[in-house]
Amino acid sequence: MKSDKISEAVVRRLPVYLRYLNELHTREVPTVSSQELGQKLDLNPAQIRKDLAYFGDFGRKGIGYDVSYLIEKIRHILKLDQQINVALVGAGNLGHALSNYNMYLKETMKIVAVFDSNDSKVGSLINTLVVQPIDELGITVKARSIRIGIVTVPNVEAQRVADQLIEAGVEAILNFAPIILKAPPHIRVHTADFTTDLLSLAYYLEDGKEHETNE
Amino acid sequence: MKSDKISEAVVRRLPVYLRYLNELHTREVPTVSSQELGQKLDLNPAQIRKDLAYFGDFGRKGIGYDVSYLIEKIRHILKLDQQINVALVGAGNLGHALSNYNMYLKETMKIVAVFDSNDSKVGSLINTLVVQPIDELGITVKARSIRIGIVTVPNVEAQRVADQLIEAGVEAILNFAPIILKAPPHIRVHTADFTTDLLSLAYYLEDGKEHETNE
DNA sequence: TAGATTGTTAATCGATTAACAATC
DNA sequence: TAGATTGTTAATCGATTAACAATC
Repeated sequence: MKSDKISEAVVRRLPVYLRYLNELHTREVPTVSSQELGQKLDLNPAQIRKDLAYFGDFGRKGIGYDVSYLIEKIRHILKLDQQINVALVGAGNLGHALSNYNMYLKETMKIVAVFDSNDSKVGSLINTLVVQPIDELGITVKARSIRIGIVTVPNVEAQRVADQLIEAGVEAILNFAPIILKAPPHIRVHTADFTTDLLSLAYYLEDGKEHETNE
Repeated sequence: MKSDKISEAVVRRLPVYLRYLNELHTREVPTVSSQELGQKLDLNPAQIRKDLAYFGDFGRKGIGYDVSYLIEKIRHILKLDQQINVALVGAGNLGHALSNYNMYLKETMKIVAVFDSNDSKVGSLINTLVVQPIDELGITVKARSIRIGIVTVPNVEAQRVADQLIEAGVEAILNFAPIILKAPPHIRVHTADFTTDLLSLAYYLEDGKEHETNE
């Protein structure tokens, strides 16, 4: 099987595969089966095989998947075989934390500019990058071919910043503000909303056993 | 409709509803329809009605939902009508960023202790909290009835920290390390993995139009 | 009353899993 | 060859959406 439109669920699993494959590669494991992957990643082996088969025949019957080859393939599918420049807007603690993940992403996806609307932050250093004022966003995005914007500003500024990023020409946005951003359909927006993760966790806490569901 | 086992997808939407309802409440809007909610939150109105109906009859036909009443109900469902104490393990930039979200959560879910394995961080202040050494984790979790642990330590430490949290008695973990944590089934683990969000975003970038899916 | 909107059932859609022939 | 494991089809499962009677 190839082509068809690939579902979002499938695409979101690819980085998970890639991550573990990189680990196997470091450990110099040459080959891995869908069963092994599934066990390690808490996924059904059939699902893994199906996911990968959307993009090509990457495995060998009776053997499994060649780790290096599959890494190469997934990196290609995710377009991580080219450098992708990223802008970070919001130089607070969260922005700081994210900029440290550059290493992890092995330089193919790279934060190349940081912006903040707060004058007191402008000019300071985040890793090796000088924080720029937000009105330089448009020029910089174009000059540096920035394709993805990460939004780590307070809620009230998030939509405005997103609009500016889109106006400047980014193709995708990773939004950390816990609000629903409005964007035109050709712009891909992912929301990394840990308040949702945290609050929904509370639902699963044990309590005086029965809690009323209605009255 | 009530009871049945509620799916994870439903539970994860509740905080999203709650967030917008709080906004409406601040704006003193008395009432809201599923249609209006759906439009604002990019969800199907029928889905919203169905989600809420799992827990009780919260709406009024012809009118919609009373904002204050629905807030109260959702807070109850999510157990946010009681204080839930949280421990943060990892006092880096990400931990710092998260501790600032206390305000947002309106104090019902509260980080009451911060731990770090790095001696140079122990004793320093994060907001109003003194960073404690990790070997005080067990005692503190019990003493302060901490029920949720947030893990913001490097990958290599994450599983060990999670084990310590579980051993200490937390019921749920929010994991920020991009690895799959192993935990017993009665422990709820949510992974807030923004590397997955970010890398999967790359898939949706435009490029020289057709990119090969196989060769 | 007429208009609006819920709660709920039925229909649809999509994603996951099982099963197995093909084949390394 | 025998054992392992893929790629893929068919079966299952679950979640979303449409439709509408009930009713405010």
